[in-house]
Amino acid sequence: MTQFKSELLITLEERGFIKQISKPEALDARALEGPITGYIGFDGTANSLHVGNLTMIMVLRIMQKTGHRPIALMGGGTSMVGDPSFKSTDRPMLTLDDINQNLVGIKSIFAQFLEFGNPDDKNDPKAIMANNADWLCELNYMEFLRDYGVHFSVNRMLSFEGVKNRMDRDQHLSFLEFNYMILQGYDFLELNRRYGCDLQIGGSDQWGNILNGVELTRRVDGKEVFALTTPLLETASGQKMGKSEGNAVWLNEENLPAYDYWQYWRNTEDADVGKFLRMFTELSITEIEKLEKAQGAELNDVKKILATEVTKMARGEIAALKAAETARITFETGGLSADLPSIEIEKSEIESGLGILTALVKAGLASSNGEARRHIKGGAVRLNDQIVKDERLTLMLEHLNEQQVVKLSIGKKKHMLIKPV
RNA sequence: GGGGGGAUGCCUGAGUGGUUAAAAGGGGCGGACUGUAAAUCCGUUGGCUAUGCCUACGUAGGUUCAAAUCCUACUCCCCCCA
Repeated sequence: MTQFKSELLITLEERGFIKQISKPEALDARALEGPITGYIGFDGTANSLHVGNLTMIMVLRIMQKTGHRPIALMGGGTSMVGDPSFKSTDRPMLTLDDINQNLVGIKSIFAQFLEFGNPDDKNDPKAIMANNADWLCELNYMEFLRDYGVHFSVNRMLSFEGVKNRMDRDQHLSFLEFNYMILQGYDFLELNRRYGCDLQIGGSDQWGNILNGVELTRRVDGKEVFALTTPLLETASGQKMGKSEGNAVWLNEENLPAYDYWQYWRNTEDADVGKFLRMFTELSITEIEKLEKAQGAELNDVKKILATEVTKMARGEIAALKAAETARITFETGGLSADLPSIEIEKSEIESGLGILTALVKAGLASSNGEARRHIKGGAVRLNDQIVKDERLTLMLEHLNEQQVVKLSIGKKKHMLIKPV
C-alpha cells in the first residue's frame, strides 16, 4: 500500500474511496504540486440523481475541499444515443431538449454539494459543469476515425473486462456500444484540452474506459493524465445501494422528502455503518473511529448520527434535524409528529366517506386497491395506530385527531398523514 | 447472403392445445423474532365497482368449442457458415 503525501489522496484513501489508481506515486506528486482538475461523468437520462451517484459526488466534493477543481461532466452526447446495454427496452431516444431539462435538475443537486464557478475563466478554482454534447455532437466521422480511431487497438479493447464478460456469456454487444468506450476516451482528451483536466474518476467498472482516455491523451497530445476508480458500492449483505421500497433514493426534496431520506440512512445495516460514515459524512476520522466502537443496539444511536449528517448535506441542517425529530417522536415515543410526510385530501371527499383502500393508494402506501387489500388481510394496515381489519372501512371526519389529521400506516415503518383541506 | 435456435410476469427460467394469472428460484412487500440491523422462519407478489369480469406469455392476423402452446407474416435477438 502506497503512503500518500497529498491531502487529496490521503483523504480519499482513509475514507474508502480508492480502488485503483493508474500511477499512484505520480498522481500523488502532481496533487502536491498544485491543483488538479478531475472529472466524473454522469448520465443525463433522469432529471435527478440518487444515492447510487452519491459516492461520485462525495469524491468531487473532497477534491474541492482539498483545493482541487472538480468537473461534473454530463453525458448529454452519450445520452442522446441511449445506453444500449438495456436493449430490451426500445426506449425512445432522448431529445436534446429533454437532456438539457434534465441537466437543470441535476445541476441543482450538484449545487448542494459543490461550488460552481465560471467555466470560461481558467483561473477560477471552482467546480465546472460540462456537457459532452458540446463536442461529441460536432464530430465528423471520417476525421474522427483518422485522428483518434487510429490510436485504439481493437485487440486491446476486446481484452477489457466488460467486453470480455459480454463475449464469454455470448451476450450481444453492438458496435454502437463498443464505441462508447472510445467516446469516453475522447471526452478525457477534450477535457484535458479545454480545462487542463488531469484525472478521471469513476466506479471500478469504468477502469478500462478510463484507461482508454489516459492512453489517448498520452498518444495524441503527449500529456500524462490519471485514472482513479472507487469500489463498487454494495451493502454488507450484497444488495445494490440506492433502492428503497423498489424506488430510487433521490437526492432532491421534490422526489423524496427529507424524512424518507433520513429513514433510508437510519435503516443502514450494522456492518455498513462505519463505511457509510466515512464515505458520506464529513465527521473527522477520529470521531468516526470512536462511533464505530458501538456494539449491538448501541449502533442505533450511531445510525441516527449517520442519518442526520448525511441528510444535512443533501437537504440542509434544518431539514435534517426536523427529520430526526420526527423519527424520534414517531418511533421512540409512539407519538404523532405533524411533520411526517403527508398528503392533502379534499374535505368533501372525506365527508362523503373515503374508502380505506382508496386512501392507502392515494397516500402512496399501496400501488393498487388489490395491494391495499392484501395488506389489510395481512394485518399490516393501521389507522391512527389501530389495526384495520375491515377493508370496507371508510374514513370519516371522526377519524381526525386533535391535530386534524389522520395517520395511516403500513407496517411499522411507513407512515403518512392525511390532511383534509 | 445461407442454415439453425430463441422472444414468457420486476429478473432468471419451466411450460408445447383445455385442470395456466402461468412451475421453480431470485428480488420486492408484509408478519414473527429483534435493536427502525443482519440472519432465520411464515405469508404475499397483474388489475377491477370481485364467488364474477378484464388484461397478460415479442407484434399483427388465422385455425379451433378452447391457444403461451398449432399455422402465416412481421420485428428483434443469439449461434454456425459466407
